[in-house]
Amino acid sequence: MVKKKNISIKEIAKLADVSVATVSRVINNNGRFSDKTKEKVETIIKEYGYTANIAAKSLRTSKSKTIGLIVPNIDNEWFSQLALDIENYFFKHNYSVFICNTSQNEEKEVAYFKSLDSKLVDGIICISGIETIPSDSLTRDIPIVCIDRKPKDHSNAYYVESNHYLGGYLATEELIQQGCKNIAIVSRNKSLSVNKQRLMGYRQALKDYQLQENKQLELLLDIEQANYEGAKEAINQLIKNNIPFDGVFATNDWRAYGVLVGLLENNVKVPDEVKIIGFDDIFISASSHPSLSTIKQNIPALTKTACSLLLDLMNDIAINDEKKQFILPVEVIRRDSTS
Amino acid sequence: MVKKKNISIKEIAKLADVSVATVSRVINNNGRFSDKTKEKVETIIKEYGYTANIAAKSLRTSKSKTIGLIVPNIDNEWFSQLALDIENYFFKHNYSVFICNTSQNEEKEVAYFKSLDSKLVDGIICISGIETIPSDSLTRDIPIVCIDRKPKDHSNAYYVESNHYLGGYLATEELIQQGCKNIAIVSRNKSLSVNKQRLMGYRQALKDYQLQENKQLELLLDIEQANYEGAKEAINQLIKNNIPFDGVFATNDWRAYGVLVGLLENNVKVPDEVKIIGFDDIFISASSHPSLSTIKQNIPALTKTACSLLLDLMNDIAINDEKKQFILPVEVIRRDSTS
DNA sequence: GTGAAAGCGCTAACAA
DNA sequence: TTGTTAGCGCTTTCAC
Repeated sequence: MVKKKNISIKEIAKLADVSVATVSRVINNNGRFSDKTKEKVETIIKEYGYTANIAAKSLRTSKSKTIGLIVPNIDNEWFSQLALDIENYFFKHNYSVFICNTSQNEEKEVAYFKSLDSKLVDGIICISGIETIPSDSLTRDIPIVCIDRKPKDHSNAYYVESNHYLGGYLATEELIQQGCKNIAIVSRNKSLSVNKQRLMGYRQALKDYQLQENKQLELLLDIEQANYEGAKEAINQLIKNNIPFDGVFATNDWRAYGVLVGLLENNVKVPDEVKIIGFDDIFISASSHPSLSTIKQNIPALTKTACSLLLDLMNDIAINDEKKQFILPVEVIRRDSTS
Repeated sequence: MVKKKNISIKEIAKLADVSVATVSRVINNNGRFSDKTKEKVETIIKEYGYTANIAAKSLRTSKSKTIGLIVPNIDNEWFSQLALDIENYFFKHNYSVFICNTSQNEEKEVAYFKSLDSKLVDGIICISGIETIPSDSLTRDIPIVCIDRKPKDHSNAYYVESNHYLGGYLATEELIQQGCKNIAIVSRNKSLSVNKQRLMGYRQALKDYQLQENKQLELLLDIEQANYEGAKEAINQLIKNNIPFDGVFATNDWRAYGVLVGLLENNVKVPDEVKIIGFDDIFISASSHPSLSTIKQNIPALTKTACSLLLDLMNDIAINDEKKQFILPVEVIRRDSTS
């Protein structure tokens, strides 16, 4: 494969019979050049298919037009949808994004922060994960925006999330309004802020509607169990133990789906005998049979808020520093599993 | 947030009372320095938390320790699993990966190639998509490895894929062996090489088992329809039109799941009345109710082959140039939908 | 409106 | 074993 050697600004300058400074000004539209020069330079750039060497540019400006995206697992529809949306946003604004999978591993997260730092990323978006951001692994003062991850107080990171508390409340309320009296919750036990808040919402709804809290119905799973399989297993256990329940709030859709399949396998009718509601509104909730009611997080709003915030911060556009957190509304999606 | 300014090699040199060249040698372990010097330098590096400026390094070496990953849609479990695996592999080898979502958009793909080029990526992995790689958007001669995307003959890209033809054959054979006589195929009409091959395998199996080919049972959907919804719709149509069938080969698992739900909604019993088999073995196939038989592609083998190949190419390790393509075996996973 | 030149942080050729 | 230095491609200050 014969390649045209990558042409540099110097060569453009020679070809256009101007100085490199002028070429640079034209490219970056920094003014102080004549229309004639502009045209001459741009013609040659087009002709030779010149593209800037980003390494040189970064070195010079300490900016890279690149951001880092820290994500627990891209192989999870919820996260991959966010990632896709974020990537699209920044593509439009001429940024590239490094996607960094931490696999929930703190060491890997630290390693990534260091790597992103040395690659001169202009900003970082952190999705979910632990509260403590390893920002001391950073040597430069770049903005950080968190999604669904409430940073420790002393951190200067911004964050945006859905109203998980309200979501938990609304989910539970939906079950109550559909007639459920014994409502189980299937969630994760780790004090990840989002799950905690959803649990709080659940408890508050029970209280408000004068339903008895029952610790036996709080199925809080370990991290390795907090998935489809684990939820299915937990529901099986509940049935085996003869603990009566007529509604289940699963704090994400995969767990809700696990609950559904667990019930179907035990020949429990959904929604007639037991109603189910999930959280997130990922694809499986709409497509399962019967379909699953859920709490919809507004992904476009979530990513738009986070991305434009980061963009502003990177470009030093004044942000009201008082407002470091953004809580977005959620919405009940009623489907077959609660009808 | 007070940040320690990023320290440079020059300052390390001053602190260690050696030259920058020596520091560079120590860092890159290029020999020609004493143990004493090494220790002195490394102490200071650790003490000051020095990390190399990758932009400078890239500029100097024309290498970036970064690869590009071109993927149609990261928000698709199949692709995100591949992406995750690839990312993990390269993380271990100290490479970062730019994930580039083309959304099946050729213009975006070209834009990404240019961007990756100017970011000096050392190599590119392309997953799926059209045959023509826009390698003329590249100014440097970097290696390209394709997964599930057979590059045009004149390209010098390598490629690795599963044996899709065999997969189509085995899927159809499984249905035949389970007693199906009228086997429909639900696939995508575009001549994407993988779908085409799966279709060929299907036709060959019918022929080998002396079953009549029936064009009415070849449901080849447009790109926007070639998903869960479209497959469900297509099966509804088939039922409405009273075209008899007792087996369905869907060329991916989401379509298989669409077929399943479509049948359930029409009160058709699976697998008693109609058997189904999918392709890919993504999560939904194992977790649906009833679970779906499928053709499993070996993701670890696929990514391992592609990644180590790319790594070798990037490091100029001799590759047998005759062998530019790698075809990996697939496997039937029998579950409830064909039992 | 334009050009000369310094310098971002690093590697590597060459000299010692 | 170590140091000096040029230069990767770019932006930006300063002079004209």
